[in-house]
Amino acid sequence: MTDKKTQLFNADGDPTVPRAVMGRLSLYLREAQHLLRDGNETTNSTELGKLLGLNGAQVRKDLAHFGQFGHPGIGYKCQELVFAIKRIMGTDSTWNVALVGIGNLGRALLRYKGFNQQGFRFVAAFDVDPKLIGTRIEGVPVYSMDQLRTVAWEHKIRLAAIAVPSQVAQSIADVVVEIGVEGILNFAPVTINVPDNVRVIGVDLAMELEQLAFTVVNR
Amino acid sequence: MTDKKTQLFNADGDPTVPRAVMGRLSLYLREAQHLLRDGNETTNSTELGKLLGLNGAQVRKDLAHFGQFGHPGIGYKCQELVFAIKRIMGTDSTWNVALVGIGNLGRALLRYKGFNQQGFRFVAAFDVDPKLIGTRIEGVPVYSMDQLRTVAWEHKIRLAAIAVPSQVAQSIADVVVEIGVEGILNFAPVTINVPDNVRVIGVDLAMELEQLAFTVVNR
DNA sequence: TAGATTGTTAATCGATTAACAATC
DNA sequence: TAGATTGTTAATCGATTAACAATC
Repeated sequence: MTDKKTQLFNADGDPTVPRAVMGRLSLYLREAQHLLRDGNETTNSTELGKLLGLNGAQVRKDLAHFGQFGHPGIGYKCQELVFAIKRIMGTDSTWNVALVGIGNLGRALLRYKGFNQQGFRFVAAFDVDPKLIGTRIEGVPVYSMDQLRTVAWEHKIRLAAIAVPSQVAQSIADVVVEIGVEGILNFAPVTINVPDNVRVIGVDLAMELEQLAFTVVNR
Repeated sequence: MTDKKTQLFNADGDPTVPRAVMGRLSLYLREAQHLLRDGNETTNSTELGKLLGLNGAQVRKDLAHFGQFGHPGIGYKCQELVFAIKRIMGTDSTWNVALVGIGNLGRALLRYKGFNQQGFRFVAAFDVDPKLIGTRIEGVPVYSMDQLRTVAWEHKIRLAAIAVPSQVAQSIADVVVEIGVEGILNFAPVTINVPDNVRVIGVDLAMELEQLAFTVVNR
């Protein structure tokens, strides 16, 4: 194969998925699941594009990154699309997730049903409050921070959500990284630093409202 | 001024802020606030870039979109940066926000302190549950959906967060739009359709975990 | 002045879109 | 077959980066 200019490769020599495409893949999955639930057997790039406010060509190009998905003349079969995207994203099997920090937000996360439906399960929660340790919240056992390593190992935990106060977010992240967690969903409104081999996604709710205000004043 | 190729304009003929820049502006604000709190008077593009994993040139170019911010030879004064970005984003004064849907997530949002610190205030909550209507949660009065129009008008509410079940998210959004809300923060894991003059930002927590899993398997 | 850092230009890079042959 | 839609190429568009004169 000729080394196309637009094709990037990672350290292993595998083609990398462009950042922009990664973000949209979740959207395609969500729409395909909805279409399927509504009884649609097939969809197509134009329809998916309309639903998500994207260009049809972009939808096709995005999906074509991962091989031959579609059926020329027909479109995409919703069921196939769902399976394929889940496989690509690694959510075709369940991920066990740890929660660190059981405040308002932490509790809401434990109660939220949406995670299970997409293949994530909170199997352990951690906090410093002695009154919580040893109890269960929404069926999820609460442990002390000391128990992180053992519990994470037992449950093969690779992902952690941290919903702790900003001041301690970095030190909690350090601990979580140290015990071998590979990905962190950070709800504290601070940038946390981790080694290159660990991924972080930050969810800053105030920042989302800020962005919304900005788009409104910029209209 | 010559019509530069990279300069875009909106319907009013004002220069538009590139999407990518908008997203980063919130990050610059957050870092500048932290630096200020830590006692730093000034910072510079290289430092901000390092903190956020960005190129210094990008930081300078982003900020330069909004006029002369910096001091050649010195850098950026944190206090000035904070004020200026808040003014640009429209968060130099407080926004009153409505919450629709008081489930787990809704309650967590009402209790979350981070919003107030960035200039947002939940002044009214709405739900269909008769047991909640007329009560207060975290000091925020709970109204029935019928009262949306009146209350929104009284409090000059322009933004709403909707944390309702997916099945009703679109119809709730329709109501919220109908009474004149200009921006919606949608926590339901569905795409909602609104007229062009209304902005929507979606926060799908399961999708964030999905993205995290994806980056981990793609490492 | 010498050193530091901005704002801005030009070059590079990556992402989106239009167009269309290939396919069903 | 005629119609529909994919996957892919080439063209366009926008975003990032390097380099440096201007500024303090």
